[in-house]
Amino acid sequence: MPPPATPEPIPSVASIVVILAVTDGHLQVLLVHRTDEPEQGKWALPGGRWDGSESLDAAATRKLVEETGITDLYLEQLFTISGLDPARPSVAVAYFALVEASKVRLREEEAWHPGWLPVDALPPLAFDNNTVIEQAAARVGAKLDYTNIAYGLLPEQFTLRELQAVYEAILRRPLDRRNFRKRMLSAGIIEATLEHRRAGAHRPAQLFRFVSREPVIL
Amino acid sequence: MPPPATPEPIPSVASIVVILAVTDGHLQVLLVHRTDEPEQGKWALPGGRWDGSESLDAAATRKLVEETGITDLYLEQLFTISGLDPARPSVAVAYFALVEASKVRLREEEAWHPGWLPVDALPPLAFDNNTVIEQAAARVGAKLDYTNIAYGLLPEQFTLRELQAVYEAILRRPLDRRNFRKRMLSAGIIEATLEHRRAGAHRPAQLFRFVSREPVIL
DNA sequence: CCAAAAGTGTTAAAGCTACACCCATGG
DNA sequence: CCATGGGTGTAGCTTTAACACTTTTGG
Repeated sequence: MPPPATPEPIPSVASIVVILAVTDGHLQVLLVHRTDEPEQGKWALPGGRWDGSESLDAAATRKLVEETGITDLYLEQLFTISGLDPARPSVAVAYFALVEASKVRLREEEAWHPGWLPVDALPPLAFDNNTVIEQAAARVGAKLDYTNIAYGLLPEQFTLRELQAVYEAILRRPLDRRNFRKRMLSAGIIEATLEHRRAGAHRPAQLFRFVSREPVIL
Repeated sequence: MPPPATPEPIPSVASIVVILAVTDGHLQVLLVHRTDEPEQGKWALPGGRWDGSESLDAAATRKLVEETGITDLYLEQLFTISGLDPARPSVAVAYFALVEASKVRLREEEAWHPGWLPVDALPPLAFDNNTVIEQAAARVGAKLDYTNIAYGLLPEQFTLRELQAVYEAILRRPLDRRNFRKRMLSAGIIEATLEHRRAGAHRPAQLFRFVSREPVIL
């Protein structure tokens, strides 16, 4: 029996990842150039077709490792949108990830030429990727308060000043050093190490670590 | 040319809806009996295959109207999961909705015999629907504090006691009447009407309404 | 006049915000 | 000794939690 003349449209499922990091005081997002139509050549979020051979979460994790080489990461599902591709039924499952910028090795040799762009000064992106990124940034800001997700953005050990810089980059407002220290310590998400970092003509800064580097809600 | 022997697996996209209401002091969820394999005959969340002819949000809204007859509702996307159906690649986009129990007209004549079941005493459901419902209930509880989503659960006018009963059902703990009244009024999400409701041998209760019945984050 | 639910105000504790001075180091 | 950033405490304010008596009505 031949297939019907107009087969039921096959929905396409894609996963896309908003990869965020903080460098030089600004929240940055990893974007790539689209190599295919539609919107060829524009900046877009990395992602790809889902083939069902792994879970959606696994697909997003794999995408992230491919783009950045990073394995110690925070990854969370954002939402799912339909209709990105006007040509056919499609859904895209969006994730966001927080990574430590210094650990990332971008794959420059690839055709899509990845790059970091500051979240608060993005050019128009392919599809509605701008709003996806905005929502990811908003979610990160909201969770910063009552979770330890910042661990994804920082190395094993860090100074309080570095931690504060990350918070300020995401929240986009300055914080009081003394109150910040008190809140972080009393919340119990970080703890002091015995080490200090000497850096310039001033008192050395104590190094801290996250009590847990697993996702935790306080 | 014949189709290839093993065609690329076609992912199936479904939307499912966690429909919540409060009756007699308990949070209840609308469930239906599955009419098909797998898991035939078990209680499950209402939902269905997405054919791409409308947006995912529209599909969820339509499902909800079909099940309950309700149009004034609060609907929000929860998350997307893959692998519910072990037989083939599948994703399910889960939504949750808050409805006013008294307005719902269940479609008893349907084969799947819908019914309300209390969220805190559910039997094992098809697939992992139990955890989906738990997450929906947790999300509602978290948003209750800083949004007006409770409007979906109550009629146009209501007494403070009725509002408090809804909060207590969702939060699963008793609240202080005086503090509750103060918080609700000072948060500005409800306002007094000029009407009162006489109900029994006691002082009549003032009726209130939500300042806005659109979803609002405070 | 009695029972039943509605309405109301105060006080103590905790948490948050704002703010200024001393400390350790390198040059 | 000086410039630089690191480290610390307190006072006022706001927010939250606990708590008991009076009011209005129907029977």
